[in-house]
Order: sequence, then C-alpha cells, then structure tokens
Amino acid sequence: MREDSSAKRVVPVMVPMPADRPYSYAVPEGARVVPGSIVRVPLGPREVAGIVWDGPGGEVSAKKLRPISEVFDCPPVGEEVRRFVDWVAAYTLSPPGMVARMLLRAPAAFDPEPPIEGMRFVDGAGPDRMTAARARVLEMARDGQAWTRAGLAHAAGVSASVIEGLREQGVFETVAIPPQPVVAPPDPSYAGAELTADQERAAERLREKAGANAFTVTLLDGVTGSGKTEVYFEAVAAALERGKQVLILIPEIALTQAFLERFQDRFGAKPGEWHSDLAPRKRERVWRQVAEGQVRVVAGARSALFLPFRELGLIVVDEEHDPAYKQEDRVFYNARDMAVVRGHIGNFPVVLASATPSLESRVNANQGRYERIVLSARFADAALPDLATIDMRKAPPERGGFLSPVLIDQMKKTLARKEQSLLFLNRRGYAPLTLCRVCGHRFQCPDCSSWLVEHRFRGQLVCHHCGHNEPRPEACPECGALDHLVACGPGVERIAEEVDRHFPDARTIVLSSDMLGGVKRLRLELDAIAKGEADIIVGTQLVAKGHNFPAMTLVGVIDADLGLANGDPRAAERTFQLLAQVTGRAGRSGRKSLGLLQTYQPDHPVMRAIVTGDAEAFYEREIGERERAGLPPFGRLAGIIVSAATRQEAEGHARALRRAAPRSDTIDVLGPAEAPLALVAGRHRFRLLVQGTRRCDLQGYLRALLTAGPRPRGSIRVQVDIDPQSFL
DNA sequence: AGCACGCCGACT
DNA sequence: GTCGGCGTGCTC
Repeated sequence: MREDSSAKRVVPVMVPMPADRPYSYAVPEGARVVPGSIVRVPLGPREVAGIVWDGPGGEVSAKKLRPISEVFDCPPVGEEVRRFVDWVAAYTLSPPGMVARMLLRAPAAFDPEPPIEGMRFVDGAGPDRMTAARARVLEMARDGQAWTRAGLAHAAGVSASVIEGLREQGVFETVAIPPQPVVAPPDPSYAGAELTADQERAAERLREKAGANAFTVTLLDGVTGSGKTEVYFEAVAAALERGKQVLILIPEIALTQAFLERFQDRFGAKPGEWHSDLAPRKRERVWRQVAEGQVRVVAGARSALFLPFRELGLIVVDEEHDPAYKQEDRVFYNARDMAVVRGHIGNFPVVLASATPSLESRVNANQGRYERIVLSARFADAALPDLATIDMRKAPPERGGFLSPVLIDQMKKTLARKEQSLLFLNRRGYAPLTLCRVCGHRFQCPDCSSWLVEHRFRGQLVCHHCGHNEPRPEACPECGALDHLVACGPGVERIAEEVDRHFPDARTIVLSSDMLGGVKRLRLELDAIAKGEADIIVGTQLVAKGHNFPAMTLVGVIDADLGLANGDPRAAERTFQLLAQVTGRAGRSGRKSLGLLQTYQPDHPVMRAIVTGDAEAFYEREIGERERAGLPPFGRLAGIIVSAATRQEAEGHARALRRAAPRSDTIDVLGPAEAPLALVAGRHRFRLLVQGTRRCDLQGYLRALLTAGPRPRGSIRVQVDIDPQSFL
C-alpha cells in the first residue's frame, strides 16, 4: 500500500481507560501498524498499552495529536476479538476502553519472552584441575545439550559456583535457550474415553457439533456425577482435531486443581490455566502463548474470555448456572452469556454444561434455540444419595444448638463407619447478628447499615457487604453493659463449635472463602479431605463446587431455607441449584449415602424437587411461575447502578428513575433494607432492579434514562442481565 | 482508571 | 510556616 509521505498517518487506538471511543495517534515514520497491533502510547503524564482499532483515526487538533511511542513485537489482536470488545461494550453500556483494558491485563506479555541464558559444553574443552564435583558436572553436560545453570547444578548435585568456575575456564559457552511452551500441546487421541452408552450418544452429538464451523449452542444437562466432563472432553478433542483453540470456562478454577489432572489424563498434557490467582510471570506467558497460538486449550475463570485467541473454535462453559460467572464491578457482564456472543462472532459452537442449568438456558432449550442433551444416570459406580428433609418443627435442635437430633444421629453412624460427613451452611463466620441483651442494640455496619457478622476466630465484627471490620467489643457501645452481647443465629464457625461439642474426637475442618491462608491453604485442606484426613467438614458454598470427596457419605444442610425468602426473583432457582450441587457431593464412590435437609418448609417446591429428584417438574413450575407473574420467560432483569455523591442525591435519582419508568415496568429500589448501600470510593451506590422489561423496550428505556432523565452528577451504570441470545 | 492540580486542617 | 486529605478535571 502506497502512502502519501507528506501526510501523517493517524490511527485510532483503544486505550485502557473509560473513553467511549478510541483516541487518535500519529504513526511514526517507518512504523508498521495494523488493526489489532498492540502499541505503547503517551496518555496524559504516563504511557500505557493500547490496541490499534479499526477505521480511520478521528479528527483531533494537531496540538493534541501525539505519536505512538512503540509498536510491540506481539501478534496483533484478531478481528473477532476486536468485534467482541465492541459488542460487549455496547451491550453492557461500558466504555469500550474499559473492555479493552480487560484484554491488556498482562503488561509484560507484549514484549517477546526473553530467551533464557543457557550453557553448553564446548567440545574438547577441559578444566585446569579435575575434582569430583567437576567430573560429575562434565558427565552430565557431555551430551552437548544446553543447560541452565541451576538445572545443571541440580542434576549434577553440585552448587552453582562449581558451574561458574568451569564457565570461567571456557568449558562452557553461553547459548540462548528459546522460551519453553507453558504447557505441552494436548493430544486429542491420547487416551480414549471409556464411556457408557448414554455418554457415548451425548459425546457423539457433541463431536458432531464441535467438528463443524458453525455457531450452535448446546446445553449439556446431566445430574452430578453423570460424567459431563468426560463427555464434553470429546467436543474438545473434536475441536482440537480441527486445528482450533479451545476455551473451557470454570467457576473458581483456582480451587479446582483436580480438573487439570482429569484433563491431563484424557489429553496427556495440562491445559493452559488462567485465573486471578496465577503468578504474574506465568500469567504473561499464558497470555503471550495464547496470542501466538501455542497454547491450544485454556481452562480459565471468566476473565479468560478476554484472552487474545487467534483461532478459537469452541467454548465450554462448565457449571453454566454458577453466579461466579457474573462480574459485578467495572464492566458488568455474565461470562456465560458473553461466551455465547463470542461463539456467534467467531461462528463456532458453544457448550453449556450443568447439572442444574439456569432457567434462561432451559427456556432457550425449550424454545429450540439451544439443543439440549440430557445425561440422566450417574456414571460408573457413583450412586445417587438418598435424600430426605428433616422437619425442624418436629425434630428441633436442643436449646442453643442448630443441629437436629436426627442429623446428629446420622453423623454418629457415619463416623462409626469411618466415613465423612459434610455439613453445609451458606454463612461465613460465627453469627450473623450480634445484639445487646440489656438495651437491644444491634451491631450495624457504619458504611452500609447491614448487620455485622461476628467472626469469633478472628475476634472481629465484619460487614459481609462492604468488608468493614472492627474488633468485637466487650461492652455494648450503646448502654455500656458488660458481657451482655449475644450472638444470634449460626455461621459455619458456630456449627463447628457445636460439632466439637458432640464429637470431640472427630477431626473437623471448617471451610469458607475467608479462611486464613487464602487459596493456597484452601487447596491444601481440600486435598487433605480428599485423602480422608478429616471426618467432619463444615463448609460454605465453596464445598458445593466440583470437588470430589470419595469417602463422603453424609451431607447435612443446616439451613436449607436460607436464601428462599430474600426477595430475589431467583431465590428458588438459586436455592435449588445450591442444594442439588451440595447433596451431589455424597456417594461419589458408590457407597450408600444420605443427604438431609434441615428445613421449616418441607413442602416447599424446592425441597420437594431435591428430595424426589424431579428437577423437570421444578423447572416447569418455575418457568410457569415467571410467565404467570407477567415476567419475561427467562429472568430478564436489568440492574441500574446509580452512583451519586451523597445518599440524598442517590435517593433523588431513584425517585426520578421510578417516574421515568414505563407504567408496565416495576422498579424495585433495593435500598438500605434489602441491599444495603455500599460506600464505594466515597460514592454511594444504589442498585435498582428493573423487572419485566421486554427486550425491545429495555434498550429504548435505558437510552431514555441516560439521555432524557435528570442526568446524575455521577454516572449511571447499567447492568444488563438479559439473555444476550435475543440480541444476536 | 490514573494522575495532577488545588484548596483547607494538624504537625515534623 | 509545610504535609496531606480527597474533590475536580483531563487524557488523542
């Protein structure tokens, strides 16, 4: 292409900040940039990495126009990925620059990985004096391979200074070792899967889908333990055989290390890993090698969706119903939905897998937009647990306790059989509310007015909403009474205390996300449980997620009703999913197992669905319920986050939004009572839920709010939690 | 999002 | 007299 050398070439560059369009930069003489090139550009007082975008550069005054400082030696970000960024930005009403920022999360990856300095034995060379240590080194190195200093020292069993001494004498020459792949390439035919007839049928259908260059969405719906993973691995194999890259999204991948091993068993190598807990160096290598196409399969958290794949050909979303797929800060998106969008843009298949699909995925399947494949039997020797409710009105716990005698009795039996029990309570800490018995004072968060949760182990009162914490006082701050503070209700710490009282000799472990020692410690504890080093596990919802506890034969749900009455339109659905997942932990090894739900509402549809195992009826009912309530078939909810400088101002906006809403809509302002105000960076935020908005209404309605309404001084952010399928 | 600039309270 | 809090505004 010939260019007029007198005119400066100007290109748009997406910079990682909330700009609603790319900025224009001049291309320096001789620089080669194409759309997708990653560049370093001056931005105000600093320099940032940006992506050259499409189209001609916008007009800027010559005074503002600054040149690109550097074009990184890095594969350009592909067209599909750029369209994806544009789409996500438009859909989530986020500035595209902020979406692009999610792509640029590995700063050091834009420069090629520097080769490692290695050393090689120089043929015929020898040291002045031979020693035993030197001889061992030469023995190892004589093969003429390149070694790293540390590697050679380790292999020869000597210290690095021995090697250094030999190098100084010219025995070794310095060579560059090219950067190694971060993972070995997976081999789709490494280990043939052993599948049941049921699984084989499902796998065959998925292979068909994944072997084609066409956008399809398949819902793989199978009870826990039915071998969904093995089945979708066959789709992964088919995509790999087609020469495509594959993305497997997994919620909380940092905790599901066992998944990587299962993958390795099938494909002979681990997948590339991607999550926020990854060491920076590893992160950069994965990013780079995904962009270069060296990494063929990534298993990652939701942010992996924004990796710069060059030839993505399949996305699997495991546990597609999991709320962890929602990002609820900065750019608001649901990774499951955006995966579908990514597949549409890239014209490739998407597989959504879950034992307890979301309502919207089920509706999409019912309406024929998704194909649904059902796996109804548990795999191999895994047996479904017997499930029953414990009516807490009839079998109440002893005074001051929370465990029904029925449950304690079963725990006793399980312990006697040397098997494991899991007690599940979705509440961290010791007690969710603390009050003064003298004056009735309740401890409340000063920032967001929700109750402070006592964490006895840490000796603190913690706000689970905004993270505020304070030491637990001895005296009531209101009336000054000493030793009259009383903990109300249970958290996992308190349940563990009760378990210790009943079973002082059992090995009890408490698992919750706020555990001291972080993810690393959690992984260790999970390993220990898998090895049978614990008898009783008391845990929050993180125990529901994909871990295999082979000796687990009793699952007790402490408060199965928790979460049913919180006003969330998804309460029943969420509770069903959680209870199904957690009771599914039992009986993986084929031993007879039991799941018990402590409830005050044994006749509630959720409890009935869990106990009878009739998920179909539950879904039908929930979907019907939505229809009867005049809500759209699949949980189309949109939330609006209003930021304002003061609480009064935010309330004013809430009123204005209510007035601006079309009459057919209902707007719930989730204020202090339901969803306490969060103080974020000095700004109050409200969340409004807009319900019952039809797709076409919604966009116009939001636009009206953004353009016509009283424009808030802060920002209005909109979270659109609608099935994006209807926008495609 | 960063980062600088700018205007009011407690201290080396 | 300054150091430092965060409110406001700008970035091609």
